Amino acid sequence: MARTSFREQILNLREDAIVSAVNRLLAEKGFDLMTVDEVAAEVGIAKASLYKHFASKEALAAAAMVRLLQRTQERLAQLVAREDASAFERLRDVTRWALELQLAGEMPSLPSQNSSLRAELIGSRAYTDLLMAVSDTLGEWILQAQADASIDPKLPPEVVLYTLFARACDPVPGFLKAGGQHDDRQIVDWVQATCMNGLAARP
Amino acid sequence: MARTSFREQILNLREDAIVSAVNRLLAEKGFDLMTVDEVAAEVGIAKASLYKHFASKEALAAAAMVRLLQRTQERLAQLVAREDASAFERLRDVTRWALELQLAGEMPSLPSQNSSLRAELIGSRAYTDLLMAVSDTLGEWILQAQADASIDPKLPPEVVLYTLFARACDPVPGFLKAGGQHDDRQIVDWVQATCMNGLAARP
DNA sequence: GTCTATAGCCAGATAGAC
DNA sequence: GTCTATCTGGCTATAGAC
Repeated sequence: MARTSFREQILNLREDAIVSAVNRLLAEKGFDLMTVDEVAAEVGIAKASLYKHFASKEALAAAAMVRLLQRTQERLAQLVAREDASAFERLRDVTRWALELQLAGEMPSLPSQNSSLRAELIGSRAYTDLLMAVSDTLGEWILQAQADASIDPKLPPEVVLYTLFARACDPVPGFLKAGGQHDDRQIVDWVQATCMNGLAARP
Repeated sequence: MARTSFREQILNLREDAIVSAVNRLLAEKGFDLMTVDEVAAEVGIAKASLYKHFASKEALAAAAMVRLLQRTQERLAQLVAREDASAFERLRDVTRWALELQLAGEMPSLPSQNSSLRAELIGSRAYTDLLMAVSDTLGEWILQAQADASIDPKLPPEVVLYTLFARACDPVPGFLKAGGQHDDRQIVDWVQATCMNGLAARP
């Protein structure tokens, strides 16, 4: 593996700055309302330069999702390292992390209807591989939590998995934050509790 | 109040057809990806004729939301009439109705970020009045359900209200339906259960 | 009020100099 | 690779005949 030259490091830093801007704008306005001009302006470069790094607006979004999944995987690895925690506690903690990320304005959200975007994502090996890896880890935890009956064993694991993914981009935290009545900590507590209680087995 | 002439009835029917088309397209593609050309094509009239009935694309969406809220209010009235049902059961039933509507492809969903759309909705008395009326009714039921401890009394009522609204446009039913493994009835059962169990008081 | 045709605009993408 | 300037297509909205 060739060592990265100084010039390459500069480029990687720039691309990282681009992805950060995309990530923030996706969290703030969503894919459709985000414009490539805005991304270029936020990074401080010309729009044409953006297109030297990424082939399309969809590719920009895909890069942001890949980075999100990478960070998710890092988070999952941290939770695995804590061997005292149960599977249910790990699922609870990763849900909390996602909610905190969302309230901090760092959770990119994509419209599930846009077909050109779906095509770009599915065509990206980096994205699909990471998504499957994250889903596999979460899927194992779900099965373990159902085995010890901390999550309702009657729910299909995919229902649990989709529900956890959906809470990561749930509009409720944003609404509550917009109301201004509560602080982030309380909001996360409530949403996390209603989510996990809904999945837990009824006595 | 003047009686509606035959000509006016024809116009109302046409406007109803327009709103139906908008409703369906909003459910299918969302506001940003829906084009006015598509609406006109689906109704079978020219685009310019659409603009004789509604001043803008935002006004089209607002009309669809008003009709949704009207139907919601009718549904709430039906549930009030069943005096044997508890407040919790009414909330559960209206949630179920919303999920069924969504799976049938009849639940219009709007992006909460779009500012021109927000302005149009907030500027519409028909919309704001209906939204407040629906929220008031649901709010009363929530307080009753918390009084008899079928919903966790420690949750602020607004958290419960927002959560119920959010489930009406939850992506989970759509994902499960796209998987093709389960029928609509089962999907609704699971999502409804995870939602209501999450709000219920823990023993 | 309905149509055809088009204006006006905006955003994604590119050309070409440096 | 970065820039300025421009192209291109699609979409909202409207003009004007009937």
